[in-house]
Amino acid sequence: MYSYTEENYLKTIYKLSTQDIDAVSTNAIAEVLQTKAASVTDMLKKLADKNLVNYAKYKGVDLTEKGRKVALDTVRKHRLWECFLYDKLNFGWDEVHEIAEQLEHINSEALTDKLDEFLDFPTHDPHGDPIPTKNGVIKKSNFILLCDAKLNQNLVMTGVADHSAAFLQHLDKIGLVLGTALLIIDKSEYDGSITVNLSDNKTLHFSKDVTKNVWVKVK
Amino acid sequence: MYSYTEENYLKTIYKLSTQDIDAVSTNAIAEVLQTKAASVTDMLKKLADKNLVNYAKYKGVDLTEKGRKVALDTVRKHRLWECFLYDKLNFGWDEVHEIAEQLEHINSEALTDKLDEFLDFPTHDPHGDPIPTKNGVIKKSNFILLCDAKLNQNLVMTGVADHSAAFLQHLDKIGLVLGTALLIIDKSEYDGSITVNLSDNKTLHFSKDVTKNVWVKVK
DNA sequence: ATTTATTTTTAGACAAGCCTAAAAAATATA
DNA sequence: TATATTTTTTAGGCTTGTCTAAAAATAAAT
Repeated sequence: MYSYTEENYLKTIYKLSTQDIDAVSTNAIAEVLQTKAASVTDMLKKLADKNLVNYAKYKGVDLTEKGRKVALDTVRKHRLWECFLYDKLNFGWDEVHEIAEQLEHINSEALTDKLDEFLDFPTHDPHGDPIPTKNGVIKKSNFILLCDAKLNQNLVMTGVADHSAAFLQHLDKIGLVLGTALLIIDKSEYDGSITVNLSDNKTLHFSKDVTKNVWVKVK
Repeated sequence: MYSYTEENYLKTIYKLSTQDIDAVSTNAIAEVLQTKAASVTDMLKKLADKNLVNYAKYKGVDLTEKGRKVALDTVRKHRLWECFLYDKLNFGWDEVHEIAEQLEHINSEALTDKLDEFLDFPTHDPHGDPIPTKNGVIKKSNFILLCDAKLNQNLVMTGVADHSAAFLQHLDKIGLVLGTALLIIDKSEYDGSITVNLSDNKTLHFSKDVTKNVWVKVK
């Protein structure tokens, strides 16, 4: 139905639109897709012709309802494949993203449905991100960033804001994974670092670079 | 490494080269890939430049060792994905080919290896076709076509020569699937049809259209 | 052996998606 | 408000893979 490239543009516009409040800029898309602004402009015109985005010159873009459906379906497939790779094939959470970037473009509704069933209808991917439903509904999570959590709160690690392999491997190393229970026992005013106690009473210390990229929920 | 299109050309040349004895013709490739002879000529030149095929104008092509490796790797991935779809996701053997046509182009050696392991290192796909090894070795089967089998031979159904959904659905209907044990009790001189007994002593009758597309082995 | 038919190749063109360089619009700064 | 900077768009061009129409080579048939 839509090309590999079109799906990637739509997915990128969707993701950027959840981060920034205002319309998505040409340069932001170019940055994410590692391409040039001129190429983005070309594609935005084509997507607008197909009624997938609302685009006005110099004003940025946002998705139409039709475009949003395509984007969310791509995100759905991406995250389901990540679950498959992680749960069934035993890939690490730092390895699944890249392969899922390819698998997300496989075009078969029956396949997506059967995969969903095979995985027992997962609600979140291995990074804690919610999986959109078949109808394009995505759960809005009320998680907070670890750096914004208050002292003495009982927390559970629920996700990451940075999906890079380097960051995920660092988390593996310091022992912070999905589901880890945390209690903040100190917050440094100086460098934004945080000290926590784990459930086994071990104490860990996280830099601001870590805490601003980790989602938690209050227990 | 190689494009979707290049892989499809190489796979097609490989398959045709196992059917015809002589070099593969431009038209034959065009026929399979549903494209025009002129397009095939263009691509053959490019593949020859990359040392993937031996190509001489008006003389047809065959694969180089390098091209054969790529083709067999694509076939390997195709058949492993068919196993996954059939064994794990419960697709019918008439449904798996089309989806595997897309999945075979996913480029990740780690994925192929882990999938192979997850499926417990299958040797044949759901149609009875052998799966090439990682090193590009494919088992040569000594199966015969049902139409060539002799009277009173004890046979086992081992594969199909026609992979179309229509044919496979027909086999489902008449109850002829991989592993079915057969004893030929009559061969018609007139129309080439064959009468067999099953292990439960039920008698079935197959037309030549069926028997020339079914592989069997002598028990 | 020559004509006819088929197959294959060349030539030139097109769409998708990308690029660079330059122009135009929007934004920031003085 | 005028100027400078940044962002975005236009213009023109490239590559991949495709096409049609015509030419060339091969194969078949008289």
